[in-house]
Amino acid sequence: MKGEVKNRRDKIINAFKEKGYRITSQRLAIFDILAKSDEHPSVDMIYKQIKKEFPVTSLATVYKTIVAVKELGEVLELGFSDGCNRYDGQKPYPHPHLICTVCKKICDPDLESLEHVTEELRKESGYKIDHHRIDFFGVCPDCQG
Amino acid sequence: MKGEVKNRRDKIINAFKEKGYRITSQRLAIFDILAKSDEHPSVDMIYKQIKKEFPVTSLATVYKTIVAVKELGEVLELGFSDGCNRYDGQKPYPHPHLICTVCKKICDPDLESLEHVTEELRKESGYKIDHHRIDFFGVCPDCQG
DNA sequence: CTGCATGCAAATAGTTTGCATGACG
DNA sequence: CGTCATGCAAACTATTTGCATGCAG
Repeated sequence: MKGEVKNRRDKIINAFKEKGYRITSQRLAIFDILAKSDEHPSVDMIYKQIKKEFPVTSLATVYKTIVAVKELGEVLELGFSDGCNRYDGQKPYPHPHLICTVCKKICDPDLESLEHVTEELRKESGYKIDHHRIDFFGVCPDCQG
Repeated sequence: MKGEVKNRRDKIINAFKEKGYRITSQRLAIFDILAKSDEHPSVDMIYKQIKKEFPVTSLATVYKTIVAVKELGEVLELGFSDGCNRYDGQKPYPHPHLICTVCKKICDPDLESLEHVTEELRKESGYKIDHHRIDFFGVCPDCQG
């Protein structure tokens, strides 16, 4: 098991250690939430959740920690211009999202046909495509009717 | 020619008139830029451009006007979390964009295969898909090498 | 021990808003 | 001429930053 990564949480911890970044209880709490939650939490959601079990944490620390996790490529930031960025610590690489415009739930659809789109674009544009951001907005089954 | 819409500018003007919104010289200047520019300008770019020929215009008016044009569905807002939203007055409906990460140029690629993706998603997710936001990031030919 | 991480508060930046004045229709 | 649009400045909000203190390594 030596050096083996069991889960996303450990992956993030290792990335921090390799960089010589310190492991603090605040950071661990943030890693936990990023690694475990599949709801694509916002900074505020993370902050509120941490406050419950660990009341002595500041918003600034949450922000600073997320910046570091981002730098290490261990979280995907879904920036929204209305000031409610969301974070995906489970799949830190670009992938499409499906967003309910009513309950704001965000989930990860499987979209095999997406490969073709990227390929088509690469061929025809002459761009060196690096990453993408693909969001579909609609009303989820729970919020319909 | 009566009532006929010659171009995007007139389309926007008509939309304003139908709503009983007034046509001012500031608004006309903003419509012009939205309708003519294919560079997906930011509010600031619009503001600076207007200032040249029409020095007595305020940023607030640009913002307020764009809000109105958005409400009428005559401009597409490309919101970015880093606070540099861009606007597309030529094609006010959702469509994919190709963004150069070096020079920040934004262009509209043709992507026929995108239809399949939306269809696949509609079928498999159960969501009522309303709109989407699709950005590809990379380095354009001009900025390569 | 040494320096990086924390918490607090102040600073930042894009956008929005309130209000008095001005001009469209 | 009444009402809505404008310009200014202040308010807002998510995020960032500076600095003194605290704790990881």
